[in-house]
Amino acid sequence: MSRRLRYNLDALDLARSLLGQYLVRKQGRHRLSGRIVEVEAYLGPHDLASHTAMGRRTPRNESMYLGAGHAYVYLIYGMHHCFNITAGRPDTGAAVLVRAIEPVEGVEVMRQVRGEVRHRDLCRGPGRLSKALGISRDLDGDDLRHSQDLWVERGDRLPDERVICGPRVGLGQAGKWAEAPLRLAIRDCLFVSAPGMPQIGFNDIRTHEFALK
DNA sequence: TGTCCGATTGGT
DNA sequence: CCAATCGGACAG
Repeated sequence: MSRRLRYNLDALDLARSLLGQYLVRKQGRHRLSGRIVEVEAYLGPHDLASHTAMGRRTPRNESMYLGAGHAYVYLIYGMHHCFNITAGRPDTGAAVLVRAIEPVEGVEVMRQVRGEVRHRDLCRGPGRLSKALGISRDLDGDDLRHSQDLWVERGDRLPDERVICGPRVGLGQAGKWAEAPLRLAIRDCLFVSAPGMPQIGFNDIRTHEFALK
């Protein structure tokens, strides 16, 4: 079995290092997996776009406080699941939303669950990838470092030139937290979810970083 | 208990 | 562009 990932990083660094790694789901006999191509960092209580904004702590987001390497899965719009990986130390309230993967293993199973869609759309978007991999609330809080159901395996680390950044999706337009370039994706990747990804390099957002503390 | 809404998606 | 669909957050 491949080496597993180091999770104990702040959300932005974890987001960066997750790109190019492989999300693996074991479902009975089937092994489903995909290369992570798009993520979003949610930094913690000071990040007003985070579910943990202002230190909010509720039954839904409880697992965001578990500390690095846990699953945070929640239901959105009453019908889709979003899958996050927690970051940082326990009680940090930080996580990385996995927004898209490039299907690798178990594509037939994914197709069966997702219906007749283009290959590139199979896992393109947080709700779609959750459905394709059979991720729902019952995985919420699972420890990905030891789980037999869901984990991340190491792929090659992407060079910075392959990483682009932009504002996170679906947060409206008001405020610096909606604008902050905390969405990371692989440049020119067909499996990235929404269009409108600006061509801002990862190194360039380091200048923004001071404003996010 | 009542009201409002969303880190989305798929079909007009 | 808009409806689907419902658990959870929050006000009262």
